[in-house]
Amino acid sequence: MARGKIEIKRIENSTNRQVTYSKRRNGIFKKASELTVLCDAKVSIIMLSSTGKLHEYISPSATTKQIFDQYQNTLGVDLWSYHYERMQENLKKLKDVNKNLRKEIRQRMGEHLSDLSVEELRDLEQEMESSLKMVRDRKYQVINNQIETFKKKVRNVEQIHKNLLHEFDARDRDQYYGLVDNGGDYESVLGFSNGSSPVFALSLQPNPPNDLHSGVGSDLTFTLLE
Amino acid sequence: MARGKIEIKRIENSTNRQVTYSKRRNGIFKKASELTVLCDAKVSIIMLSSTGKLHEYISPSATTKQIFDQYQNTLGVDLWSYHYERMQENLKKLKDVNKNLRKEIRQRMGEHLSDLSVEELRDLEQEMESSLKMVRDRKYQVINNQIETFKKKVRNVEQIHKNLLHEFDARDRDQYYGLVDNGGDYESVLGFSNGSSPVFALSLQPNPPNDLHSGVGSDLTFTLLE
DNA sequence: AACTATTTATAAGA
DNA sequence: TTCTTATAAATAGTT
Repeated sequence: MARGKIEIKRIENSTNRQVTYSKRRNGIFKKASELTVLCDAKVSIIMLSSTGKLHEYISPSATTKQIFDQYQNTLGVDLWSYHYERMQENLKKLKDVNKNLRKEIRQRMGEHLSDLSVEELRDLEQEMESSLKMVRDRKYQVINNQIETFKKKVRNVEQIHKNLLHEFDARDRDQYYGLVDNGGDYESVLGFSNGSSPVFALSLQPNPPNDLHSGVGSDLTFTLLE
Repeated sequence: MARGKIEIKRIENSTNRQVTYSKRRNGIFKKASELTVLCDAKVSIIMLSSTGKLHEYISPSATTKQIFDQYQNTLGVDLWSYHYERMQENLKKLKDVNKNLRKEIRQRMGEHLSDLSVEELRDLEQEMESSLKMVRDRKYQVINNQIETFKKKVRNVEQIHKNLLHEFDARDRDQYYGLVDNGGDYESVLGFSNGSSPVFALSLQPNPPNDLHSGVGSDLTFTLLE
């Protein structure tokens, strides 16, 4: 192109080849950037020199991945997208499942009922009634468990109290007859040696104004004050 | 470059832009092919025009995939791993959401209640009661709509029947007085010319053994036999 | 798509 | 590598 025409064939002189590669590479990249601006195009150029070096040009408005995705789509070739598509399918399925689950929940919350037939509504109603019964039964079961636990505690406390009274009686008798005096360390007898007596109070009552639920049957809530 | 210098900025005239794109694309591809030969290099060029068309140059000694593998190896990037990881995260999140949705549904179906406290059970019970009420209300609404529709149909049939009887009476009188005889084509009078008379039967009854729901209130199901 | 006046790229040399 | 410069090649505007 200058100072003499050259034949387009491999440059045997390695240095010359290198120099020409470098110059022409820059020329091509410049042309590519001009094309990008002038024609609003997107260009990706990757060059591997004979010495194995890699040089790249990419239009500022694009990414190499973007151009390669486009390349694959357009040519219908598939170099990487096997996993990608599998995952996309998976994602879609999960989204569908998700959507259906949400729909079911909404219907069980009394929303989005407009596209259900009478039969479907009746089935849903029956379903929900029996489910509600299970929830209610479970609630009572838990409550009963708690009551049983508290009853045991109460019995235990009563027993301790009884033992205490009994012990006091015995001491009174002992004092009366002047037989024993261990220094008045009464508490040590039953292990209340920390100086404090435990107080238990069990309050059984329907819990009032914050219990707003529209329950049909009876509904008691038990609170333990300890 | 010829017949006047141009500024390197987007060519606004669409036709000119297309022409320039085409010319310069060829120029770049030619340069690339010369570089390939002269310098024993490998070049991959992908161009996307502003109209979305794709053009490619690839050195004869190489394949696009080969150059792209080399590209990824050399730069140590995996153009797909980023998206891959993003999708994997997305997938995981969706799975979690689905799991929670399923759990909620199961609880609303009366299952997996064992890790709920009394308070949570009571809230769930109240929730389900009000939802159940909504479902039931909706059912009655749909039923009432159907009843209204059927009532209209019945009224319509009754009217048609009345008209028919009236017409028969009139004919009887006419025949009795020997005034009219159109060949006995009675049906044509009211448009039942296909030879069959429609039969409507409205059966109103609680629908029995398959209605297993434990409903508290009354529950009627209406069936139209048509 | 072809032409051509000019601009741009670049081969060879420094 | 970079600069220089004579010359080849590319191309903008036109037909």
